Amino acid sequence: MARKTKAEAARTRDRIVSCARRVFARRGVNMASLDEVARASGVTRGAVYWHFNGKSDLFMAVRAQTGPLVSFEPPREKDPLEALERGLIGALRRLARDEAARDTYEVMLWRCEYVGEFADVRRDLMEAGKSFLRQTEALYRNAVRRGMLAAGIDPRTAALETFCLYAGMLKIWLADEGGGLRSRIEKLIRAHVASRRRSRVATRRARGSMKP
Amino acid sequence: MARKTKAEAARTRDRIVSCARRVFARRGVNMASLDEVARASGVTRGAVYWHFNGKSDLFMAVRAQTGPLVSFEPPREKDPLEALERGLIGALRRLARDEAARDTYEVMLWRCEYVGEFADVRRDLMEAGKSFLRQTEALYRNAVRRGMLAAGIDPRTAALETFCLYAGMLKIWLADEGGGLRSRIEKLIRAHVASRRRSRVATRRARGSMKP
DNA sequence: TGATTTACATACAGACATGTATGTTTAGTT
DNA sequence: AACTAAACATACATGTCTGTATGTAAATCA
Repeated sequence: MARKTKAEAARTRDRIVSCARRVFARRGVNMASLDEVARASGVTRGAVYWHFNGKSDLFMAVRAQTGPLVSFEPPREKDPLEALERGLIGALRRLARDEAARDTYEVMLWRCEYVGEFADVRRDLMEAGKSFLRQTEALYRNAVRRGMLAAGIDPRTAALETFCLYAGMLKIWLADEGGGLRSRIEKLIRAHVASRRRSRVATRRARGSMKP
Repeated sequence: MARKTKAEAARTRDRIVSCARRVFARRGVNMASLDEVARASGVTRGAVYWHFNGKSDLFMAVRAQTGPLVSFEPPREKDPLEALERGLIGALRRLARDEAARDTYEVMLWRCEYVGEFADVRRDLMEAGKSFLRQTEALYRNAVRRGMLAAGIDPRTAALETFCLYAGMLKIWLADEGGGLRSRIEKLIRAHVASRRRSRVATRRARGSMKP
């Protein structure tokens, strides 16, 4: 077929990735054939194999096109707990608003059996998780330094709890299409973070004992 | 082939289910062929098709053979928060001990794209989740009645949080083979439940104000 | 004690999916 | 302007999986 301009070829590649995401989300990564992806993109398998080495390569491209969901503000935040809350809620809002992100996470959390070539992808996912974990822990430690974390909370354990909560939350949010849970999850996040915050009275008491 | 006795046939069926679980867990539900399952069970596909209608039917059997992970003690528990903690920790301990249960949940949480015939299975899973949610909420409400829940906690939201936490916890526990997180998750559960419990001093203060 | 199922094994046909090889224009390059 | 290689489409060979049809020997039954 006629050779396309570089820019057009790049657009073709992008289109394939976008369509692959939709196809993967609706039919499952393994069930989806590259022919389906190609048809959805308005090309043939030839184009797909030209741009990608195979299904797993295409899958990586899908992941790469959608950046990470959460992004916490710089660690030197004045109110790290609010930063945490904003990060988590931001992720949820993005899921609700951005269909592409929704499809990507649908694929990763519900439509992929991490097997064979995809086994490493799971390890990648867990690495991303560890990164989330480190950032969260940093936020909690920051909160400790500022005397904002409630008494008796170990930041390391708290971070792990937030991590698990986040992971489960995403899965449930995605699966609960029309089940009435989605609307409650944002409230849940606020409650979660609030429970970690040292209460006003406790703060006042602590200040009082620090500067008598 | 020679006809088997009824008891033997039942054992064959059981063996197929058990082997299917292992094969599904290692190769993924979609990637695994019924021939692999049959070979692993020491039979041919004929036997598999005799006992089951197909892969999805077999998958249901796998789920059914492994009962639910958590089982909370009767709702009239003296200390409902401890019941919650014991239930959650019990689930984790079972995962660690019982390889079959581990494989089953590995399959359901990581090795299955809930698509086509399996789309209903996801709905089933979410139904089971709602049941978990109801039970947890009942426990928290019980705790409220007994004055054991910390102040300012909404039992409904708290239950949803525990549910999400549990869901994420299982996924992460399973994926973190050798990553060092598993050993910390039990502590996490204790911290989670403890943070919901009204502190001793608060309890004493509340008692004091109740019976002056 | 036949007759009838049962509990499988074997055989077969059809449907796809994958990977690669090859063809065909045209955008870049020199 | 000629040449090269990009950006695909088309064609093909191969393997694998599924579902079903058929065979068969023993367990169960009347």
